[in-house]
Parts: sequence; C-alpha cells; structure tokens
Amino acid sequence: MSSNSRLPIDLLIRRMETISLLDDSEKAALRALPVREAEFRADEDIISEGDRPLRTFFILEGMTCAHKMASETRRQIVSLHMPGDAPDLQSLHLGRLDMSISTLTASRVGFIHHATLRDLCRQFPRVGDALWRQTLADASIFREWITSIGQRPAASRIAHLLCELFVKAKAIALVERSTIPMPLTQTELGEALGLSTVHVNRSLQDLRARGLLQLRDGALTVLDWPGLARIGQFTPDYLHLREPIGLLEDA
Amino acid sequence: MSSNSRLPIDLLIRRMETISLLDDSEKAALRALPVREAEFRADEDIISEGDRPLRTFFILEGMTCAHKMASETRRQIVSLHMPGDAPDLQSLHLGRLDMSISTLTASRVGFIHHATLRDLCRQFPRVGDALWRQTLADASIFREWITSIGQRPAASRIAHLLCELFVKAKAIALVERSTIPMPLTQTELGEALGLSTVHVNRSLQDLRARGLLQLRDGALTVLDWPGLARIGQFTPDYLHLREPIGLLEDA
DNA sequence: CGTATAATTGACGACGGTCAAGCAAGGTGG
DNA sequence: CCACCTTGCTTGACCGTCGTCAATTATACG
Repeated sequence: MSSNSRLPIDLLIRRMETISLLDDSEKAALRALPVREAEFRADEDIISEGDRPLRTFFILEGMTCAHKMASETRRQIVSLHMPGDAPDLQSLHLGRLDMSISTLTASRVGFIHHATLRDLCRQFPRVGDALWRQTLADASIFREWITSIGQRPAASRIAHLLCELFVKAKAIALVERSTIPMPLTQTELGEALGLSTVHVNRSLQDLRARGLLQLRDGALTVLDWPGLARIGQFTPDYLHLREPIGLLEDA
Repeated sequence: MSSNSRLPIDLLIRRMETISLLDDSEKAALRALPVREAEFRADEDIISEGDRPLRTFFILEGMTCAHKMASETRRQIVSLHMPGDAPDLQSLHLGRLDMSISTLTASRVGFIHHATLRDLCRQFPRVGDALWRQTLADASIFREWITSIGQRPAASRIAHLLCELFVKAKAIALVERSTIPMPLTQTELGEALGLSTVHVNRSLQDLRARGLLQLRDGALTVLDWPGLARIGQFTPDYLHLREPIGLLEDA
C-alpha cells in the first residue's frame, strides 16, 4: 500500500533522487519523519541571519530565496529555491545562520526537527550521505553563480540563471512543455545577478527580441533552448543531476 | 607519547578544530589514516574539471585555488586554499569534478583515499559530521563571495578578500604579527574578484595610499585592521570559526 | 476609482574594461 | 658579468557597459 506521492516529504525525496539513489528502506525511513507544515505569505522571512534554528525545512509550494545584505541598501540574493529544495540543510551542522531565507511568493514549507534528522542519519548513513551530497550540490551552484556574476555580461547572466531554473524545474517535473513558473520581479532578478533593475529590464528585452524566451505573468517560456543555453554558456553539469535530462531536443 | 604536530595530517586536524570539536579518539583515528604526500610546482593542476578522483587531499604547504572557465578566455577563481584546507572534500560524495584545482605557488599536499575516509566516517560519525561541517563552511564562503562580487565596488572587494585571507591564516596560526603570506599576482586577484588586472592595480594603490595595508614580495601586512575591515565591510561570522579570534585589537 | 507594485523608457554619468606601452626585478646563459 | 628574456607591476588614453535618477505607463487590488 504505497501511498505514493501523498506525503509532503515525498517532494523532498523526489528532489533527493534527482541527485542520489535511495533504496526502499531509506525512503520509508524518510517518510516516517514527522513533518510540521507551515504557510507563509509573499515577502516574509522564514528564518533570519543570526538565528540558531532547531529545525530544518523544505519547500512544498512557492518560491523562496536566501539573501545577505552587503550594506544598508544593497541586498544580494545568493540562491533560489523551488518545491523539494531544502534551503537550510546547513543548519543541521552549522549553528549560526549566515543569511536570511524569505519567501518570494506565498509558500508552504515542511519543518523537520534537527534531532530527528540527525538520528535518521545515524541509523541510515546513506541517507546522511545523500543529504550531505545535497548540500555539496548547492555549493556547486554557488560556485557557478560566482563565475557567472564575476565573468559574464548582463544578458548572459540572465540567460544562465533562467536556464538553471528551467532545468531544476524540469528535474522535479514541475515543467509543462517549455514553460515554468518564474515569479521573480525584475528587481529581484537584479539582486540575484548583481545588476540594476533598469539593466535587467533592457537585457531582458534584448533576449526577447532575439526570440529566445517569453517572460510574463510569473511564467517563463523558453522559445529557443539551444540559443538561450548558448548565450548563457549554460551546461548543466554543475547541478550534479543523476540523469542529464533530455532538454536540448524540446524547444 | 603524543608526537604532537609531527604528522602532516595534524594540519588538517588543526584546521578542522577551528570549526569543530574533536575528542582524542577521533583525532587518533584521523592520525591513523594513511596519507600519501606529493609535491607540485607553481601553476600546476592538481585535479581538473571532469575528473572523477578516488582520493581527496589537503594542503600542507603553499597556496592553491579552485577555478572555472566562463569562456575560452575568462577564468574565475572561486576559492583560495592555504595549509590545512581540503579543497576537494566534495569529491567524497560528488562523482564528477565541476572545477579545476591548481597550485598558485609550489605546494605540498597530502592525499587520502576516499574509501578509507568513508570508513572513518562510518566508524566515527562525529568525524563525518565535522567534515560535512567543513564543506558547509566552504559553502558559506561561496555565498559571501557572491555577495562581494555582486554588490561591492572594487576596493571594497579587494579589502574583503584580504581580510578573509588574513583571518583564515590567523586561525591556523600561520600569522606572524600582522603579516601573512599573500602570493597572488594582481592578475589572479582580479580573477578571484571579477576585476581586470589594471583595475586591481589602481584599487590597491588606493588602499595603500589610505595607509591600510602593505602588499609586496608575496606578503600582506595589515597596517590598519579596523580601517580595512570597514572598507571591505568585513565581518568574520560567515567563516563559522569556533573562536571569534581577537583581531580587532592588534593593528 | 485611487493606490501600490511592477515594467518601461530617457538622459546622463561613472566605474571599471581594454589596449598599449613602459618599467622593475629576477633568472639564465654565453 | 652583463645582455636578454620573462613575469609582474604600473601608467595613460579611451571607451563601453552598466548604474543612477526620474518620469511614465501598465496591471492588479481594495
């Protein structure tokens, strides 16, 4: 009687399986974890820099971001999260939070106590490894962002980020044809890419004019995947997905 | 008969202890690991993007960097490593390397087989946790680099990076007074910060002119720590060191 | 309807990049 | 011992990408 995809945590499991292999006993153990659900409105803090959380969480619905302040006025978004992601896994082993995590849209998240998750890692070391691997894949994305922000021009940065979100959405099968939810405002895109709102706007117009994409009403439609990937110099290796995902043929 | 600080791996242990607590049995287990030493000249690859290493390594002597190519001509350095650092811990759980790691100066490194390290993590789960924590602290540094490159002006970026290296060097007690080894060329600094060599040069002159630092012959001397930290908006929290380190009073 | 949020456009300027040349220092070999 | 070469640092001139400021136009919402 597999109540398949009924539990909230199945989303986390599916996301973990995009990177790691889990056997039935390991999945069962994960499904046995008590999860406390919570709702947040748009633009609310889930946890804040300096916090010492006793629980970790994963996204069930909506989109969230992690961000740091570089000064009173300048904010940098350092990562974006969609359903299945566990943005704060690090707090399992790092006491003090060095960033804030906030919702971008209204969101639902599932909380899991550190203590129970730690027990699980001891009982099922391979689950612990899979969670570790998850945080390592996150680190790999950070490195790619450094590279993108440090070296690529504006349009390329935007294209790269949109490619990344597209592949991630596709990997957890959120994708319907070549359209994914993309609720970021242009200001938020700028904060993620180290660009001003105005410049994001103009660069987006450029990408649109080239027939690469459509971006409106909180949704991104990729019209020319090879073209967008080329502009963004995007190769998905750094996401460390188990299956390369046949993307190149569907747009 | 503690042959204290005789073994190469003691450097790794000391570095781990800047972040985690290890008891005697755990340290003894680490010291029992077989380590194969190797020497590299300056500007040599230790491992390359795409490799699937069977060993991990830590730095014994010298300075190394991890880097990615954003195009044929543009390279981004995503991290810098000094003695005690294990730049490739991730390969323990991530198959394919998504970056290259090269020496900046002539270096000595210690290799440890993944298999033996994995066994150790099973036998001493708290050692595994400490290694995990080490990779999480690395990820935190990546986030700070994203923030720095994305939001801070040139002089501030440089100051921030130098502060980081200074604190890290101090944490493993490589420091003699307020001078640390800083063998990066201005070109390499630029590759780490997303700046051109010319602009690094001019910004450095600016920092020097303000009496904040001295940088020559492969050594950095901090002349005005509070001033440098202010320009770089540097706060060491993101390094997740156990002891905050009394830096603010000695320059 | 009026208000708030997001997208868009224009004008202007600055931070930082590119190109090119000159300089300093260290190592090598005849 | 000194030419010569390489590597890294420095400087000048010029220019372009991108940021800032400000105003206008959708679009949604109460």
